[in-house]
Amino acid sequence: MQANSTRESIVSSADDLFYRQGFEQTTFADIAGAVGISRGNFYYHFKTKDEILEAVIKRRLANTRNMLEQWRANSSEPEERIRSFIRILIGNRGKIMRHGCPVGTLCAELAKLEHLQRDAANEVMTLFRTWLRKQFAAMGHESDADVLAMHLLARSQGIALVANAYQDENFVDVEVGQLLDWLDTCTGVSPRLRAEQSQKEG
Amino acid sequence: MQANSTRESIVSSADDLFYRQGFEQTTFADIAGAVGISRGNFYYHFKTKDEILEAVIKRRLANTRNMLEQWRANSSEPEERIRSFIRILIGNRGKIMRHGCPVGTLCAELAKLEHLQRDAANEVMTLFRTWLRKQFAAMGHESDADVLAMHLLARSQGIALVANAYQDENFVDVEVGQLLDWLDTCTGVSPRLRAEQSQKEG
DNA sequence: AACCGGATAGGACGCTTGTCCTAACGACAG
DNA sequence: CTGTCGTTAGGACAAGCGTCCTATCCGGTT
Repeated sequence: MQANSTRESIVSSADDLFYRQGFEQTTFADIAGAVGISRGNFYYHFKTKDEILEAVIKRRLANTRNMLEQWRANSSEPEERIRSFIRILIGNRGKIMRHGCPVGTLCAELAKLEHLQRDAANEVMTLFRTWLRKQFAAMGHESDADVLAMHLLARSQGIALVANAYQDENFVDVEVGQLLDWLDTCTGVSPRLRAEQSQKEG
Repeated sequence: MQANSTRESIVSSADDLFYRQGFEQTTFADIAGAVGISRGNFYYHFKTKDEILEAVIKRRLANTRNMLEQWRANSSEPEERIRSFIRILIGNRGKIMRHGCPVGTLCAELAKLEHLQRDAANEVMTLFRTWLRKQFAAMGHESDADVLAMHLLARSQGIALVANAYQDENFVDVEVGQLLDWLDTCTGVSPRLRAEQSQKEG
C-alpha cells in the first residue's frame, strides 16, 4: 500500500519544481527524476498534468491554512500576527531572491497561460488577503481592512519580484523595515486612510 | 527591399505576443500567424527564437528610453516627472489587469527559465530605476535616491501583479492615489528616511 | 530578354512533450 | 504453491516544437 506515499512524493516534488522552474517548464521527466519513479507510472496516480497542478495547489492551500493558523495561535495581538506575515520575506529571503514568491509567480504564470486552475491559484493569495483583513479589522480598521490587506499584499509581491530580478539581499531588509514602520502607523485609527475612505463613499 | 519592414513586423508582433502569452508559450507559428508570413521564412531574419527575444528586448529598451525622455522633456519638476511614471498604471490599467506589467512579467519568466537574456530584460527595469533615481536626487534626496527609486519600482510591480491576479480596476485607482500621496510626503527632506539612512551607515 | 540576388514559402528533420497501453512485479490470502 | 490485485516499469504513440534546407518568386540591372 505504497500508493498514498508515492502520490504524496509526486505532489511534493512537483510543488518544489513548479516553484523553481514554473509549471509549464516542468516536465513529467523532471518530476519522475526527482521522485525516482518511472515516467509511465504517473498515469496510475494522475490522469493529466493539470491534475498534478490541482493537487499541488490544494497542498499549498492546506499548508498556507496551517501557517496562518499557527501565526494566529502564536500571538494574541493582530499587529504581531501581521509582523509574522511580513517576516516571511526575511525567513524565505534566499528562496525569494532565487525564485520569487511561490504564490505570486504561480498566479502570474497561470494568468498568462489562461489556465483553468488560475482561480485556484489565486485562492492561495486570497487566503492571505482574508486573514490579513481580519487582523486589520481587529486593529480597529473595520472599514478599510481590505484596502490595507490588499496594500500589504501588493507591497510584499512587489518586494519579492524586484528582489528576484536584482537578487538584492539588502533591498529586502530595507523594504521590510519600511513595511514594519508602516504597520506601526496603522496602529489605532489612521486619519489619512479614514479621509480617503469617506471621500470614496461620499 | 522589404526585409527591414518584415523584420520590424516580426519583432513588433513578437513583442506583443511575448507580453500577452509569455515568451516560452509563444511559438513560431503564433508569430508567423500574427505577421502573416510563412513559418519557414523566420530563419532568414533570425537564426533562433532567442535572437527574436533579444531583438524584442532591444526594442523595449529603445521605446522605454524614448518614453522616459519625453517625460523628462514635458515637465521641469522632478515630482511631476515621477507622477508621469505613476500614471502609467492608470493609462495602461486595462492591459495591466489582463496581462500584468510587461517589464515585471518578462523579468519573472526569464528568471524562472534561467534564460541567457535575463540580464537584458532586467536592464529595462534598470532604465526606470536610474531615471527615477535621478528625479529623486533632483528633489533633494541625493543620499536615498536609489532607495526611493527601488521602493517606487517595487510598489508599482506589486500593484500590477495583484491587479492582474484579481482583475480589480478599483484597486489600481486606490493604490495609485496612495502612491501620489506618498510622493507628496517625499517633497523636500524626509526625516524618517534620513534617520534610516544614517542608521544604516552608522 | 536574360540574369542576378535578396526575400519568401513550404516542408523535412530530429527531438521532446503529454498521454496512454500493456506486461511484469510483489505482497498477501487461500 | 497458486492466484489475485494494487502498483510499477518501459515503451509506443501522435502532436507540436525549434531548426534548417531548398525550390521558387520578384524587382532591378544590364
